[in-house]
Amino acid sequence: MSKKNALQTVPCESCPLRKLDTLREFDEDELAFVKTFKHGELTIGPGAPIVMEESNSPHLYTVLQGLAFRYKTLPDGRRQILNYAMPGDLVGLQSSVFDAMNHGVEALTDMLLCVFPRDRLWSLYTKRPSLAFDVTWLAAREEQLLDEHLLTVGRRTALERVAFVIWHLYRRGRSVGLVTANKIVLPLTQQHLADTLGLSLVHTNKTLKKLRATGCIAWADRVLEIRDQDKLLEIAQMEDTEEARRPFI
Amino acid sequence: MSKKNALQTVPCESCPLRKLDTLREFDEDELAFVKTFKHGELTIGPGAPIVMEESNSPHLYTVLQGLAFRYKTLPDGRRQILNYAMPGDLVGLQSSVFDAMNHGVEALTDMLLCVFPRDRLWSLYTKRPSLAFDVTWLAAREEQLLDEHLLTVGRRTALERVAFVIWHLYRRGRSVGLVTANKIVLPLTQQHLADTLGLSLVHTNKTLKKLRATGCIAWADRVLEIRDQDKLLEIAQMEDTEEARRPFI
DNA sequence: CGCGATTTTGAGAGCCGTCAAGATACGTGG
DNA sequence: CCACGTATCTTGACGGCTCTCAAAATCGCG
Repeated sequence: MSKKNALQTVPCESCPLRKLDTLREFDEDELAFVKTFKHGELTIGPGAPIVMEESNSPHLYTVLQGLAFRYKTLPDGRRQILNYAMPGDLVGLQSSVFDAMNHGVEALTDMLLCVFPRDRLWSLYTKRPSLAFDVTWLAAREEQLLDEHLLTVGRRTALERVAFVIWHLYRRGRSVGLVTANKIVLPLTQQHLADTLGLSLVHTNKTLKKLRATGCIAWADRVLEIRDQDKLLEIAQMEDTEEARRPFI
Repeated sequence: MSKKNALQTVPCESCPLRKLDTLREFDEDELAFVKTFKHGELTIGPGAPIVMEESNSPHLYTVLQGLAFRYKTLPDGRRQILNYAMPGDLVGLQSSVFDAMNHGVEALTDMLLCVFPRDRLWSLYTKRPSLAFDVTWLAAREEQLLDEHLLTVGRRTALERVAFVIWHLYRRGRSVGLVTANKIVLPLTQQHLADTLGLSLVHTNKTLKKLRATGCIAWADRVLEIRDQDKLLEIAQMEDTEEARRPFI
């Protein structure tokens, strides 16, 4: 344990997340506690599993850098992507609260994760109720994102779905500083999009083409550009809502 | 407040939920706290809204009796049912953690709800960390259910979906004592099923007919009977997992 | 340059949605 | 007790959105 601490490259005081003004500040006590809570760091590359379906991870993570996705699969291999994890997001809470994961998480880019031991989550509840509340906040927000995603997959048309997921990723990326000049680097495959939206790869490709033809987006070489935000939102049947300031651990 | 307390018909000591052996016990301190946390009761009938989309409820509820559903709608009226609330489930956590709801909840039967004031949730975190942990547990479980639901709507076929939702409701009902002789009263309309599964009403009806034809279920007069559990599970592409013991507030 | 991964395009089938109408059930008022 | 209206369920016809199959084009990389 202490060895791992010695390997930490990013002390909590200079955690890159603290620079994001969408994330709330810690007070001194909270910062001190988080430092003792932090157990190490994990660096992994694209395609690497962070947690596996059906396995039982002893860790809880906060994303410091990079992008990952959460997914479930059926016995015959059909895959559904549930959500994406971006900087500031908590990964693996389910395994800390239950005993198993029931979903997998896989990295899309090089990632830097902050590692917490799950068996000390309880001490966070007894010693730092404000942070415990933040954990609940994060869980409730994940639930909210899933609600919206379920509405999309269940009730939106293919074109609306593609527009939705693009806007969703853009908006979340924007809130953590990943957007410059209406552009964001999205290392997603069309297969990922398809698995996110409950569509086939072929149909996703054709629908994406149609969306490009409207001129409201451009997407090539892993770079997504939003050219007409209002039109995109109209197609997706949604409204632009600025993200509230949010906590992180 | 004190007036409302006078109207309480069910003191916490004899809360009907405590009889369910799938729910965990309170210790004395927890019980004492919950008694002060409880603010009153709410009785409503079928079709009544418990919380409205886009509104901001000052309350948090625990279902004591009855069945409700959580949903979201698009501007043009398309509706997606997100989940069902059964005895022991917490309703309205999102509005306690954020400021708005973003989803509606509507009763399907006569319901009895235990009412908590949302502005006292914080005191639960500072005074009773074990209960705070339980709230997180419940939020994480809701997330788990949404994960499974999203996989279903995104990647299962119509027949698999119908089998899934039937099994899902049966299994959850079973864990709270609603099942007798493989039968459960389900006051759902086929429109509810359709909105749960992301299917049209007509196609849901035809798929349900096909499922009935396999002989593994019977459903008439709001009573669902499971006649061949193994076959149903096979059709739904899932496994029977017993629910773990769970907390409630 | 060659190979695997990804993207694109076309063709045809089929699952599922929409439209429409009839049947059944249920509650209400006469 | 019957008439009637509303909600729900059922069924058929038809269209189209989306899937699968298949192959070509493009890209990334050693």
